[in-house]
Amino acid sequence: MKWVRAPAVVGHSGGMATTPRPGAHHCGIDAAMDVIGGKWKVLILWALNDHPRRFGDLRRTLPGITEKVLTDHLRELEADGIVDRQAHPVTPPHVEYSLTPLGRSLNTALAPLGDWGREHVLNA
Amino acid sequence: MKWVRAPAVVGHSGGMATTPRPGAHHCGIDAAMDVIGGKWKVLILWALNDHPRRFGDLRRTLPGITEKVLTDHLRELEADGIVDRQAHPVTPPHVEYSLTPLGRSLNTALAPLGDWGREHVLNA
DNA sequence: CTGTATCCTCGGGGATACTG
DNA sequence: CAGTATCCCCGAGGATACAG
Repeated sequence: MKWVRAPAVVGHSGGMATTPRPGAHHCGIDAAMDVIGGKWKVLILWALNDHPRRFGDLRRTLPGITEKVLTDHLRELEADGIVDRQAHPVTPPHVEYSLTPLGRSLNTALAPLGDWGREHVLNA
Repeated sequence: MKWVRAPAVVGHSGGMATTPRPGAHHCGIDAAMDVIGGKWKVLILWALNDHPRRFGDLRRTLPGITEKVLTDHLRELEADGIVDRQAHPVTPPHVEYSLTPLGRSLNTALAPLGDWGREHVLNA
């Protein structure tokens, strides 16, 4: 989500000697939030959980998302090492997106949150 | 974060008979994301995890946040049943914010995500 | 089919000043 | 101390058209 955080120090503790990079994080959760903070990120993660999907497949799975936004989010997730992009140079183009091991571990870490939402927010 | 989602149906499954409310969610994760989607929400949750805090205390704990934004987020978290606001009618005013049981359960569900972020994003 | 290229909207968030 | 009240910016996200 490209939030550039102010020098928030919640968990305080020892200071990070050398600030990792501009827009540094300060605790695990907001670091993770930066990765999954896009409007459709978690939905993409979820959609990719069971098996790889092609671009058009994803678009159809996420009604309402535009090509531009889907591309943007996929590129960011790819840059973060969450999803893997496999392009087969044929005509018509054939591209498959899948979760990397890191992406799978993220999805696992997301599960409790999903359970929480299902139990406490949904089924009102 | 007040995103009004399009009719996304990732987890498919049976359809929600009666749509819960405008801006409905469709799986636990994005339902949860709606609750913690503010820029400072998870930081507030984190700050409140160990013990209640007063308004000014929170503001000092979250360097960079403004009164307006802190108030907005606290009001939203309160509306979502995540934080509890206890005002003591004295002068000067004394107000304490704390996590509700629901808030504590949310924080627990957030923990794995925090671990993930700490392990895979931080300490680059 | 899988994307680019443009342009634009909109509201979350920030800055600042003020009040009970 | 604990907030309101205003005004405003900016960029993520959307709409649309086009391309290899």
